[in-house]
Amino acid sequence: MDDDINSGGKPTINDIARLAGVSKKTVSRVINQSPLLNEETRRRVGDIIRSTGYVPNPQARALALRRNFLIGLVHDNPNAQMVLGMQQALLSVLRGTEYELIVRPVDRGSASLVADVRAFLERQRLHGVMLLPPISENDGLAALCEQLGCRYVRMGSAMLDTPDHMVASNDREAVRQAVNYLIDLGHRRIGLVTGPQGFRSAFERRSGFAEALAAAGLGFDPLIVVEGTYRFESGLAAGRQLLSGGEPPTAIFASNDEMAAGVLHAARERGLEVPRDLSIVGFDDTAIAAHLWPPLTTVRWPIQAMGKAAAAKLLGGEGAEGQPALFLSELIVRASAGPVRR
Amino acid sequence: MDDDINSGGKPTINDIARLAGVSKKTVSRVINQSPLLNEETRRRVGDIIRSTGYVPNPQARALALRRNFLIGLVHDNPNAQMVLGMQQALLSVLRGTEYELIVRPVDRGSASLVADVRAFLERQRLHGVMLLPPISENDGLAALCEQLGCRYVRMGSAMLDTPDHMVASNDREAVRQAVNYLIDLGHRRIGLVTGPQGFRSAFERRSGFAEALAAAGLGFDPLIVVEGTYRFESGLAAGRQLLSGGEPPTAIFASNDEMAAGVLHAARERGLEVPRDLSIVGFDDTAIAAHLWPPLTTVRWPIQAMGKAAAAKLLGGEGAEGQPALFLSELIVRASAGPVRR
DNA sequence: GGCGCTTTGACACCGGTTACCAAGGCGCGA
DNA sequence: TCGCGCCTTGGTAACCGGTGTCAAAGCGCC
Repeated sequence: MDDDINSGGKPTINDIARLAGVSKKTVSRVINQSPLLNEETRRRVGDIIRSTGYVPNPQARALALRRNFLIGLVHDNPNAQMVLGMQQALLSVLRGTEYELIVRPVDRGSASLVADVRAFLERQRLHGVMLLPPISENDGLAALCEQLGCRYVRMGSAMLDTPDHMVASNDREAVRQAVNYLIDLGHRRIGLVTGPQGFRSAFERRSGFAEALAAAGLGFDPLIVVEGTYRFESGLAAGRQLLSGGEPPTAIFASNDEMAAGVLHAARERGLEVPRDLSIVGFDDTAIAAHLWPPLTTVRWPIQAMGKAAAAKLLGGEGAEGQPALFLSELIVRASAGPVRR
Repeated sequence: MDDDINSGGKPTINDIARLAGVSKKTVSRVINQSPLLNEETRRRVGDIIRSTGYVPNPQARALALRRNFLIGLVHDNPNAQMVLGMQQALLSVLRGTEYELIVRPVDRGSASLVADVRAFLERQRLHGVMLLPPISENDGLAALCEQLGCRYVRMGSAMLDTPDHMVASNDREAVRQAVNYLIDLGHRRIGLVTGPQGFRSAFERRSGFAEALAAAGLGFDPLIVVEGTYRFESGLAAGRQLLSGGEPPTAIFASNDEMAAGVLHAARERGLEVPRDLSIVGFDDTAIAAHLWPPLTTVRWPIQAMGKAAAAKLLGGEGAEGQPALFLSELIVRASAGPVRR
């Protein structure tokens, strides 16, 4: 009974050491694949580990190593698809490593946002943390991570930080391409539904829009620019407003798909057929884009690739350096935009 | 220099004890609000804790207590909305407690599914774990949790376990109501797009469908039942098949919204107007439901309430007993179903 | 016999916890 | 007023399950 594993609980390193007749340090060496170890000993202890189903306690390990193996994901979920996509990309890299993912939603509007995140980071002493937009645009949070000595990567729609702390899509360029596509289809009067002020992505997308118009020699008519909230209802309202004016646009670019869906509803309310009477382009390529009627022409940004790059940066080690920081998005042409009606 | 906190790292319980001139045990008592402690001492040590920003190390705590404060969420994401909804509900309960959430996606198809989950549970020694459908239907996983002494709650669409291990929606009853709604609108020939075989939810929803027809004295015509995969494309294919037959249905119930969106596309391809020529009802009330045209009549199940109940069961303690296990869903009437055309 | 290399173990430590014990203040009876 | 036991309060030591440091044992080789 003395050379059996302790009753009840899982076996510990001490149990293995006792069973193998070696010191716990030797068992530790086997677990960590230390090179300075006799092959015969390694095999013998390894067999016992396997036969007992021994698994090292990560808490004890973290304590002794004075570091842990937790990666945090801090977000204020404005877009479920994006959050889950990032989560999956992160986990696809973490899988096979000893790291685990801890998820932490926060409230962007809360006055205690920074304090909340600080409490979380201090408690958990994370190895690294991924910040999702829009809170990733908060420089205070980045400074906090820096101060606490916690690795971090900010996801965003423009480079707001150094390449080792940032993974960004080039929204401005992507919108330029999308708007150029509309211009090539013959549209000259293009409406814009922006995202809410204060969101960097909204700013970038608006800038790309304006730049594309300017490059084509078209004016930027503030009468056909409406600010939305990134939600469906605001897209619906914006669509109604844009289409009810005296000289309605022949095409509308909405800064995300949800608002584009709202614009589509507004068009239908007025009996317009899309894309015959009105072209619509969205942004994000969320699940709804392909399922709308007509399927929405939109911009897809490479969530998976960006998430994986961010994970590599967070884990550090080899390969972190080579990870790109800026990613290009892709125009997904479906059926919601067509040639301007003459 | 000796009575300052140790250089560099965070202060530990030893630093606090030294600064306060008490033993670490006393500091521990302050942290854990032990009653046998002088008020004056408590205040003095408390002040020092606050001024240094000391935060106990959860790893060390977990080690000493021989338990930890991690709740796992194991899923094979078939529905981003549901996963994120559950995640949020869980976290809303965990917030304010000392528990953290660890997320673990797995591959339902993998032959090593049970072994993967076992490795995860053994490594992390979770306090409890939430299993999301469809893997929650796997009895092997539940047995595994039981064996490993890990609390667990299975989410699902029917009671598959005892009430303390199960939080379920009553899909069968919900579908009965949805189909009764169509029958009340005058529909007599109703098509069904089921979920894939092997999913309990697909079985429950199909059963509810059949029961509603039977209760109304209507026959169950296998010719207008098509099996889908819960994906958009399968709904599209099913819609095409159902609508191309000799005697097409006047209404179609799709077992989830994504497939309902596919059916809607199929109807449009054939030039049918919804709901004038065809009524469609979905299930889940995901984000797309309200954004489709016409907005989709569907069934909403109480994700938030279910997630919170599950969290309470996982945490145990007071209140866990009183948590309900079976939840009723709600028919959300929008515009995709209407009276049968005469 | 001395040297260096390989292999292993003893021991302290990470930052908390519990079990157990000791010191001091107090009431109370002698 | 002293001695006693009790209660309150706080300290000491051991432990949780791993890790690093350093020294020692065993061995071949010059």
